Parts: sequence; structure tokens; C-alpha cells
Amino acid sequence: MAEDWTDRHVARWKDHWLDLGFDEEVEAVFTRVTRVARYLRVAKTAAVAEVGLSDFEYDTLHALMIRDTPGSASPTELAQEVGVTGAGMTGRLDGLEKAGWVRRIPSVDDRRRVIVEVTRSGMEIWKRAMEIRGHAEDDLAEALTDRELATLNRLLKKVTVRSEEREG
Amino acid sequence: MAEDWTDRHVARWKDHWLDLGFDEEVEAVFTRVTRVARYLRVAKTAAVAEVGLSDFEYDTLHALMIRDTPGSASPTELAQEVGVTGAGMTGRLDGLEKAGWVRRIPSVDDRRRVIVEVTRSGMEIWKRAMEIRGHAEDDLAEALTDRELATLNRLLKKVTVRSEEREG
DNA sequence: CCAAGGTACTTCGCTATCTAAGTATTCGGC
DNA sequence: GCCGAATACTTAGATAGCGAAGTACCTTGG
Repeated sequence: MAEDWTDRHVARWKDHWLDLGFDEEVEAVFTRVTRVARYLRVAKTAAVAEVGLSDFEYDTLHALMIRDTPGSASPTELAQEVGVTGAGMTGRLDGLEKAGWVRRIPSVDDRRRVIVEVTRSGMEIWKRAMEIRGHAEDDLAEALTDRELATLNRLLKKVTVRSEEREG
Repeated sequence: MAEDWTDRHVARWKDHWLDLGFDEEVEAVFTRVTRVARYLRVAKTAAVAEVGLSDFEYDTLHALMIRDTPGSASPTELAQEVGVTGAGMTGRLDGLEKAGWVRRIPSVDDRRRVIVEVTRSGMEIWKRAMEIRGHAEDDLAEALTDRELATLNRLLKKVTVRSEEREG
């Protein structure tokens, strides 16, 4: 199999790492994970741009949709799920609300709270973006057989389980 | 094996995806890749903060060091390698230069060009950050046996090879 | 050898996001 | 039942990064 960027990277740095105590295999795995994630991010950005969404708009709508209570959440919950601060989420929601993709509803039982709800048009644009994004992912997945995909999934899960332990 | 976030995510959305034509296994794999990358990013941020570097400072020094010509590059090359625009790199280098971690040297044979060079202190702080970051990665890698790590690497490479084809 | 176009970097104005502080509301112990 | 602490969200000010325009320099074709 041909070389990838990571192979060249590792070959170049093998010697330098000796005194840093780096494990070649570990470095390669995480370099590849990071590079796949980076590719996915760029591909996603391009995909969602096709329907007129910017990256962070899609991410916010996506977080809103894939919850236990799809299409409804508090700003704080959304902020945690997409990994931005509360202030950042306020800004995102301002934009989404102005575009008509979500609306803010004051909570009745706790007047500090706000309920964010996706609108019909918000749901629709998200679905369209999802679809295009899915094609990009399917295309990448074709690099693997079904069996390989299952193995990859199994091994990755071992890693995510540990990472989620670490996150607490 | 216990559930991870992705398992719950997929279980929740299986039904909704039917009409979007999503493959459960593909979605799970890329969700996990993204989540591992996110964990690595957060862990790296914490690691490099310990030596007093912010994320983007470390990334820039790192790109400068892991090249064919370690410790020396043009702003444009660095910008491409870390994935920011030229303007962004100008800003980053301003900061790094002020901190004394790199210096800008005007090129003699082409006076449009600038050569960015790491300084002694820049190299040292990068190495210290590298080391701490390495521990975080090793810790995560312990979720796998050597054999599993090798398999994961082999399968991930198939994916990166394809992604690099797509990137052209 | 000069003009037109390309390249390398920087500056400028704008946006998304951050931290910290502010506002409004609810909770909990006395 | 009240007052201090906690919670939910927003506002304010600062910063990193983007795209586009600007500056300086090099290259190339006539």
C-alpha cells in the first residue's frame, strides 16, 4: 500500500523521538485519527455550505436535533454539547433565530430559562445538509470492506470508552 | 463492553436515519473518529498550557519543527501546514516572535520572502510541551493491546490514503 | 529591457468566540 | 419568610482568524 502523510511524518521523526520516548505506532494512530477528523471537518464545511449553512450554524442545529428531545433544548445544554461557552451559544442562537431556523421560548416554570426550538425551515435545511454530508462520509467509508469497518468500529470504541472515562 | 456516547447516539437515531439513507456502521465510525479527535484536542490544549503555550502557539511551533527542514520555513508553508490563511499566520508569527520563540529573517535571494526560524527557547518549550502531550496520548493508547493498535493503524491508513486522494 | 502579471507577505475591517461581569430568577438554610 | 448563594442567560470587551485589498518584489514574453 502506498505511503500516506503519516508514514512520511513518522519516518522523518523516528530518530528525533527516541529521546522523547515516543512510540511510533501510537503517534501514527493518533496522527491518522486527527487527519481523518480534519478531512471530515473540511468535507462537512463544504457540504453544508451547499445548502447555505456555515459550519457553526450546522453544528448548532445538529446538536439541537440529535438529542434525547430532538429539536428542543436549553442554550446551556447546547453550549455543552457543541463545546462552546454560554456566551458563544447566545451569539449563535441570535444568528439562527434571525435566520428563522430556531426560536427562543421563555420557560414558564423557571423564568431564568429559555427553551430553544427548531423551526420547520430549520429542520428542513438541517436535513438537506445532513444528506449531502452523508454522501461525503459514505465515499470515504468505501475505502473499507464491511468487515474492516466493523473491526475499525470495535477498536475505536475501546478508545472512546477510555476517553469518556477520562472526561469523567 | 459498556456503551459509549456513540452507541447511545446511534441507538437514538437509527430510525430517523432510515429515510436519510444513513449507514449505522459508517456513522458510528466517523462519530467515534471525531470524538477521539476532540478528546485529543482538549487533552493537548491542557497539556501545552502546562508549559505556558496556547493551542495555536504550540501548533505553529509544531508545524515548524516536524518539517523536512525542521525549525525553518516560510510563513506560506506554515500557513498551509497548520491550515490557516496567510493573514492568520502573520498574526501567529507576530505573537511567537514577540515571545522570542521564533525569528523572521529576510531572504537574501528573494526579497519578498521571509524565513521563519525557531529560536533555542522556542525549541525548548516545544519539546517540553511535546513530552507532556505524549503522556496523554500514551495513556489513551493503553486502551488497546499492541496487536489491536497495529490493526487500528492499518485500517485507519486505508481511510487516510483515500482522504488524501480526495484532497488531491 | 520594460510592462503585465504573478508571488509573498502584511494590513484592514469584520466575525465568531472567549472570559468576566451584569441581570434576573430560584433555591436553601436559618 | 427572608437573605445569601447558586443558576441561567445576556452583555461587554478582548482576541484569533478570515477574506480582500495593499505593498513590494520577481518573472516572463515581446
